[in-house]
Amino acid sequence: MPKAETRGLADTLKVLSDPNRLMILELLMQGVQCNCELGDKLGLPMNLISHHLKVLREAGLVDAERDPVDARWVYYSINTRLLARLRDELYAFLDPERIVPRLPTCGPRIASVEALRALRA
Amino acid sequence: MPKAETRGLADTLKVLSDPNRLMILELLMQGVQCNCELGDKLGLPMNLISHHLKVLREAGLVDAERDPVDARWVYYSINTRLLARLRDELYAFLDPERIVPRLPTCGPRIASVEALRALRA
DNA sequence: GATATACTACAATTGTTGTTGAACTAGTTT
DNA sequence: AAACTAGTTCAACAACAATTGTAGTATATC
Repeated sequence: MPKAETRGLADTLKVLSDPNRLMILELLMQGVQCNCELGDKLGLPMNLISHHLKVLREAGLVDAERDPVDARWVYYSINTRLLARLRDELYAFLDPERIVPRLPTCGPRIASVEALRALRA
Repeated sequence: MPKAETRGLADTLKVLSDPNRLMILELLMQGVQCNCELGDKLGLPMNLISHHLKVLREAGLVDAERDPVDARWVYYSINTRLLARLRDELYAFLDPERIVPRLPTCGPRIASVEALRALRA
């Protein structure tokens, strides 16, 4: 896992690490789409919702689209591709099978371990 | 998805939303275990590693164990169960299949949608 | 007992972030 | 044109978090 990838993943996780934003995502998944109704359901002012939506949009997790009939309304939706990619990435990263039992390169028993290795070689 | 659950998940994600902590987790998965070597590999001072390890420990993601031979050394390891649980939780939450196409309860077309519903009923 | 080692804890600094309130756009209705 | 509606942006603030440096703890070695 390269260091650059780690940065990107951490940035995305930071976006998700807010309860209000998680709830917004949850509501968007359930089909709710406009700022006002998100605010109603969460009991939060519209400007705060707008702020969090902007963060989600800048992370690419959420898309915005204006209503063609009444352009005052904006409908938000989830970027399915990015969501799926993030899901896969996290699923791979958090895989418990990946864990290596123990790889001692440090500590008091190193000397004897090294001696064993030398013997075997 | 209840609001309390959202809080807990957000807290855990906040712990993960730091590149250094992600790298520490990655190294722990690869079998590295002591503070000093983590610091070496990441080019970070020991007290900073210690700080991040504490955050990871308080979140339950990482366990600590003293060396029985030389108790100055502490070996850190990943809490496999919690990791697996988090993985499952995220995998379920981020499922793109869950997304409902559109559920208009807001916007200019509501009136006509409601009329259609009334007609069908 | 004095020194060294591995690590932890505290204090201070800096930067970031969630929230709030007010002002501002852009579009619609009357 | 005036009033209204949906939403955004700006400024300010308090709370938090990452990093750094220093001091402290516990254990081991000489």
